[in-house]
Amino acid sequence: MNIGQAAERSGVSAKLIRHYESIGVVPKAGRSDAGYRIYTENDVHILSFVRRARDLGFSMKEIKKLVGLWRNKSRASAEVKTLALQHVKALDQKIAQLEAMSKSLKQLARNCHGDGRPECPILDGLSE
Amino acid sequence: MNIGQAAERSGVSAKLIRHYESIGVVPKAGRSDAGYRIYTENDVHILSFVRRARDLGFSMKEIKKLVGLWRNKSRASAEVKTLALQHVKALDQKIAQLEAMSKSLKQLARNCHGDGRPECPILDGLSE
DNA sequence: TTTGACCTTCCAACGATGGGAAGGTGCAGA
DNA sequence: TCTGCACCTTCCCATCGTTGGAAGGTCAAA
Repeated sequence: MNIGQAAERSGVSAKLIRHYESIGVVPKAGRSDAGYRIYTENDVHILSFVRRARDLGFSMKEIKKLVGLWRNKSRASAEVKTLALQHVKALDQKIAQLEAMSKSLKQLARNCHGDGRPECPILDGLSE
Repeated sequence: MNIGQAAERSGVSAKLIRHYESIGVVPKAGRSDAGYRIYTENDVHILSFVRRARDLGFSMKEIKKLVGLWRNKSRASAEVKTLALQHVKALDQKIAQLEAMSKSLKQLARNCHGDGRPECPILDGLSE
């Protein structure tokens, strides 16, 4: 299987597959005589795994660890769980940050007429 | 006032002040004979405005617009409000995304023993 | 043989920020 | 006056994840 098909099947673009290989997130693919990368079902499986981890917001560094744990049949699930819960914590912190921003901004916008006049509590709020 | 003092007073690092100037987010500062940037109270005010907008998660592109509107005494508040509400929408979308991630991951983690054994529903979930 | 779709590597960009090098300036103390 | 230190200047590089393009090689069908 060429990289294009692997990309289609895994949902990871060919561009990104090469990138992931270069930073060691996925193992180096085999090569044809002409130098084309060759992918197996298992390779596609790894790529799909990476895509799902990415969809859950893990960083590439974390994904690299997760792939390592996934491929290591004798890992301790505690290690995976720790990684996952750390990420949950980071997500929840980010959510709280964004919620605070959204809330403040909604508050400012609520008081703004939003018409042709120049008076604007939003700008006043930013100006303090 | 030198850039260091302006940085301290506005809460924007000297490094960033120069950067903001270079991309046109804040007006070019005056210069001393020796080439040092000179800041007035008003300049510090603009920088503080930028910092607060940044704290609310606005992009530099949006902040550039906001600074323009702020400095334009004849703006229509509708324009500011539109910008603000677009940003609120973007924030809320991002929040929803992160919440979905957090929720999925918590669900997976709940079923994981997190002990010395290798069985791990988190990895299984990512492996699907 | 030509054409078009694929593949290769390498280099650059985004956005916001930080780090550091190499060199000039300003001011206080000896 | 000299010295030292804290500050300033510009310039380039790094981060993170991803995308884009250029220049060139390969493959298969018409």
